[in-house]
Amino acid sequence: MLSPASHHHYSRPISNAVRQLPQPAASNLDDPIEMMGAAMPFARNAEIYGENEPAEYVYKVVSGAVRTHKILADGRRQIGGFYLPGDVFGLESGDEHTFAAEAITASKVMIVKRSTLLTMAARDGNVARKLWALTSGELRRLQNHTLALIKTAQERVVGFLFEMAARGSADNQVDLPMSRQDIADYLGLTIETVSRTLSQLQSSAAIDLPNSRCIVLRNRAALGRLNA
Amino acid sequence: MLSPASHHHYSRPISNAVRQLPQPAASNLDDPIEMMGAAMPFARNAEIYGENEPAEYVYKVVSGAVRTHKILADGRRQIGGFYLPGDVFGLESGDEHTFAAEAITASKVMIVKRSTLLTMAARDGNVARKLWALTSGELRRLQNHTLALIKTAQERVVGFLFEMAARGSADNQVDLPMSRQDIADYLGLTIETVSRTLSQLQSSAAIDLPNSRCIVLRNRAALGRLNA
DNA sequence: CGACCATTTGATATGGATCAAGCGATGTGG
DNA sequence: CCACATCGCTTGATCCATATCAAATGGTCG
Repeated sequence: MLSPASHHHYSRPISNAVRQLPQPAASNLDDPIEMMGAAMPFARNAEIYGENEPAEYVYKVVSGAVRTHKILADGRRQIGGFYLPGDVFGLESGDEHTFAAEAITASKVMIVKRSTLLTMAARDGNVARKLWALTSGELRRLQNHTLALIKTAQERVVGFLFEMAARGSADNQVDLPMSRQDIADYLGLTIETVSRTLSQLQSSAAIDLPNSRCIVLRNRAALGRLNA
Repeated sequence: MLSPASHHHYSRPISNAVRQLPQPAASNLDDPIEMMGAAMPFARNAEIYGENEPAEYVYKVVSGAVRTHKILADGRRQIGGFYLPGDVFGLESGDEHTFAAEAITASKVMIVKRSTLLTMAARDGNVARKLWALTSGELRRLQNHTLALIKTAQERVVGFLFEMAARGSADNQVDLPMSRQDIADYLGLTIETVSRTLSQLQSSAAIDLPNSRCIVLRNRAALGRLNA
């Protein structure tokens, strides 16, 4: 947590996002972002936008998975959130992105100009409300994440599993697009602690680990008891 | 951080907020909350709203100071934020407050019905934008707080001092309305660690502690170096 | 003065970080 | 098709920052 400088280093994103928007695509009319968006593909680990970059666009995951992060001076990385298909990201705040965004796996992302949304919001109260609701949802998610960060390692990991299970399609099977390092940096733990905690949960029969990217919740009651 | 049950307990708030609004007060027309608000006094430690209570109102601090918090099953408390005169709180999200709010000191708070604001927002794009901006600001604050929680104790305390100094009127003097316990629960530390860290900063001449509720920043450069 | 409460300070314990190997998949070139 | 390098993950041994337990100090109010 405080080693001077010798941290694991994060390999630079493969490429900056090319900002030329392909053809607009229309689909779900009640969603301004899908309505106005242009789909764009990103390779694994490609940067979608950088930290402190002007927040010119708003994004919605179509397929794949995205993470946002911030890197501190000494190399520590905090992951702000994981975004799965259907999730909107990049509307954090005013002028600049406080976090950077990268594709975790090869992903398709809808991109809309923020200014377009603002114009639409000015004309249409529903759009304005939708944008506000999305921001509020993000705020609530972050409040829960903040709470998680004061808990024990076990509680954080179990909470993460529940969170992912709730978002996935299968009820008790969690397919993780992200690495252990991503999970660790999201939960404010080390990769070793995450791994150990999962092993421990497995040996106590609470979960099953068919492979490192797949986790089966075997005993939700037992997990719940560890969740505080 | 994980003791079974025997935590310091938080004395119940003195009283639930009486929800009868006194006369409306008008003052700053460009601010819908001040425009429509009704001022209401709260005693020290009085509850302004409870956790999971329907989010019927939005609040703005007129005088005094407010904290929001959530208490986990085992007694651990997380403080979500501190709000000083001029700050708006309680518009976290949709239907319910995720955190509770209490007056830290005797305080006056403007209260506006959320529904009133929503009606105004539907008619006036400026109000809608203002509400969104406030939510965004809160989101950004929370992002920074989340970042703080992965740092060392010293970094958290120094960050807190800078945050409070930036918000106060005096440049290098910080007058704290809140107790050490409040600070500890905000930073995810124990009261002892907060106290020790401050003592340490004092003995290294980075700060001065005329008394426990007042902190003078003596050497911002040195503090900045400890801030990561 | 004396009771009470918040804060500081001291001694010790521990959860998770760090340092250091192992291990199992995946892919590449011979 | 199989050595073998690579990479992500797991497991083990040790260390340290912060929690916990305990006591002393100081400020406030009757």
